[in-house]
Amino acid sequence: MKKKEAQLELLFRALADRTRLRLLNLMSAGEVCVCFFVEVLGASQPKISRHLAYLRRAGVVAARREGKWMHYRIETPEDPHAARVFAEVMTWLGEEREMQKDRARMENICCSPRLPVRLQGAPRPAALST
Amino acid sequence: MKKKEAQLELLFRALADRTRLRLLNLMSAGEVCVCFFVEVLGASQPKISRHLAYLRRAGVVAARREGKWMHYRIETPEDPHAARVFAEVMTWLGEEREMQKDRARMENICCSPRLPVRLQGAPRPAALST
DNA sequence: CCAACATATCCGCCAAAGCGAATGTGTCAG
DNA sequence: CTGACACATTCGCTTTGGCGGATATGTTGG
Repeated sequence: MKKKEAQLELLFRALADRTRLRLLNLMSAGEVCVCFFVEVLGASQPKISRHLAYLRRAGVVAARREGKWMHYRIETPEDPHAARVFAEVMTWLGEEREMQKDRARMENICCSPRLPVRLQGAPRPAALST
Repeated sequence: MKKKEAQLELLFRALADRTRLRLLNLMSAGEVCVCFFVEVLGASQPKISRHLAYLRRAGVVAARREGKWMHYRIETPEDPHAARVFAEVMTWLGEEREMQKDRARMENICCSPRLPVRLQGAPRPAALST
């Protein structure tokens, strides 16, 4: 099984993009619906989807369907070394200014009494269902 | 200072290439002269130089000139989080089969009584001056 | 200064990957 | 079955980055 070495590079390539790091950051507290990524990051839906697919291929996120909605969540790599590196990265993200802002923005959007028009009926992130 | 976020991606991009990971691995025991990289990895000299330049731009290696020869060594990132991630990566490399083979090959080349023709007079890695 | 050597950089080519716009797929309401 | 909605994928286009081959730079010995 030679996948280990390829997996190593795959992981780093997955982490070598700001948008993908922001997506991972938003998932740090639990699974999130695609529509919230689009809203919070202010990016186009195809762009978000493409980056999520990239993360899925790299094996760091998993997807779950719930009716029309897709939820994405972080999936810790199986390889112990990959898992440790990944954990360090997530800790790092947790303390980055810009990342904190993103999480705050998601909270503001999800926890407001009324969701934005675009998100009516969307399933809020479970971790923020305060 | 907004460099922190850019530095994060820069680091991962630097790590997202097998040749660069192999170079870092060979430097794990101490500084190494460029000519040994060329010999051990069996790659062209310009290729090695380009990847070393890439690593230098990413701030994970430093160079020192000694006459005609250039020595490269690992430089731990200043940012504490980057440093922790980087340390995990180096540990990871230490246990990869292919990386162990590379290090063994470098030892064989450097510690043999007579250096290969190509490397006559080259300064052996200090860490291997057994 | 010049030739030899070690290394760095440049050039042209090709594959990977990012983007917006358009289109395809899956699910639900009616 | 059909339209509406959420999401995924495809299509050109542009940028980035890897490569080999050629060339430039820096250093030493003569």
